[in-house]
Formats: sequence, C-alpha cells, structure tokens
Amino acid sequence: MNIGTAARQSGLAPKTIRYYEDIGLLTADRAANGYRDYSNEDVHRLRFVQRSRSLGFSVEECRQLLSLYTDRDRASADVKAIATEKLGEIDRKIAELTGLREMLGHLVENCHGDARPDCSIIDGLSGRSRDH
Amino acid sequence: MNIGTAARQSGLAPKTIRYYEDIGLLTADRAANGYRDYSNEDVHRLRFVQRSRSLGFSVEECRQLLSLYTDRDRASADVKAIATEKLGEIDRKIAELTGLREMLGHLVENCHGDARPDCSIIDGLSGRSRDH
DNA sequence: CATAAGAGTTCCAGCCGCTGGAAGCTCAAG
DNA sequence: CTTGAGCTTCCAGCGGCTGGAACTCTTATG
Repeated sequence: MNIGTAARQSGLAPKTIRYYEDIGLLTADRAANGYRDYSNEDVHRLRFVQRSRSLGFSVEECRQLLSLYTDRDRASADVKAIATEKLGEIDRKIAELTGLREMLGHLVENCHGDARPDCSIIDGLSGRSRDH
Repeated sequence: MNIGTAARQSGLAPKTIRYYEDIGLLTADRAANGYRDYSNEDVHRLRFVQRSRSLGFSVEECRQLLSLYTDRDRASADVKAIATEKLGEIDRKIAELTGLREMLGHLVENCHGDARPDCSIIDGLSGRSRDH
C-alpha cells in the first residue's frame, strides 16, 4: 500500500513517516514506480511507534522499543525497565506541573482582575510577593 | 554589572540572556569595553522572565507579560487573562499526562518482567491487548 | 612587565521532532 | 488529453536554547 494509506491506518502523517525513514527508524520497500510500499506488518510497526510516541516515549526510546518488539527472543524485563523509567519521568512531570498549577493558581486567585494597575500576578512574577 | 553576575542573580545562563537580547526580549546597556552592563532593574526583569518561563509561559507570552510588567498603566485584568489561559493549558497538560500515566501504569503492572519473551507492554503498544 | 586564566564578545551550527513549501513525477478519472 | 490528487526529493524553519570556535578584555601572579 502507498504511504497515504499507511498514514491513515497508523495515525501518523505521511511527512512523519518519511521523516522516520530518514532517521532510520523504519524502512519501507519501494514499488516499481518509486513509491514507498507498505505491508500490513509495516503498518503494525508504524502504529507501534505512533502509540509509543503518544505515550511519551522519545524517538530514540521508540527505536529501542522497536528492536525489542522485533526481537522475539528478548526478555520482557528489558521492556519493563524502559517503561518503568518512563513512568517515573511522567510522574515527575505531573508533580512539576502540579506545583506550577498551584503557584499560578494562587496568583490568579489573588488578582482582582479589574481596571486597576495593581496586580498580584505581576508582583508574584517579579518576586515581590510576601510569601513563597 | 557584567553578564555573569546578572546571570547568577537572575538564575539564567549567560547564553540565555544573550539569546533573549538577540530576539529582542530584553536589551542591555554597554560599558566602554563593549561588555553588556546590567542594572538592578535589568536583573529584576531577567528574574521576572526566568520565573515566568519556569511557570510555563512561552517566550512570546513573556514578551507580553513583560510589557504589562513595564507598563504601570495597564489593567490587572489584562494580566489575569493571560495567566488564566495558561492555567487552563497546565490543567490540560496534567490531565493528558495523568491519562498516559494510567495507561502505561497498566502495561507495566501486567508485565511479569522476567526472562520470558512474552510481554504485555509490547502487546499493548502494538495494539494487540484485549482491552482499552 | 610578561603571561596565563577567566570572563566577556561574535557568529555559526546543532539539538528534537516534526512541518511547510517548492518543484517535479505518476496515476486514475472524466 | 487534461486535470487533480498523490507521490517523490530537498531545503528551510519552528521554539528555546546550547556548544564550540575564535577573538578581545580584565585581573592576578611571578
């Protein structure tokens, strides 16, 4: 199948698929006319990458996961290690964002938000606030 | 004061400060020797940007905030609007990450993580899992 | 006073992960 | 036969820095 079909079936943009080929993440056969030609198994791999990316894995991690995916002899522990590491990262990001949310939330709450120039958000950002 | 001192006091890297000047976010006086020369007020502004960036505002948003910071006549409502919008974005990001966390958490939980090649994480990523 | 270290300057290039756009090819429908 | 969609390649740019080269300037020490 052509790249457009593979794109639709995998949820990736054609441009993205070409880019992945460019950086050597995935290869594709070529038809006689020079068009890329994708098998169902290729689409599986594309979707695998799409899901992994959307779960927060970097392209390099996808490369690793993909080789683990392809290598039927690898231990599941190898995969679990990568996924667990990622889980930690996600947790750290959530914690960080939650902190941000709290701080910014305070600022917004304390800002009267009217026509007066006095603004606790600006004060907070400039480090002139009384607490924290 | 020189850029290094301003950097230390604002929590930004000298490179970053030069970059901000490059893109016209902040300007700096020059001393006779050509070195950038920062006043205490400059450092205030640098720190303002540093905080804003660390709270998740983009450089462009920082530019807006900075002009609101500098303009003593603006209404606090203007600032509040930007901050509230940002708060929504942060909430969306948290929700997204929480979703990811849950999904990846399930996969990791179900993976026995031993030497066997059978792996529920790989299965999940490849879209072969039974549920979700 | 010579010299060496450290901090400043400029500019160019690269990171990640795409995405847009130009110019040219191929293919299917009308 | 023409039109338009879809494919190809390549080059450039996004955001937000960061690294490195090559240079000048300042400061401390022998």
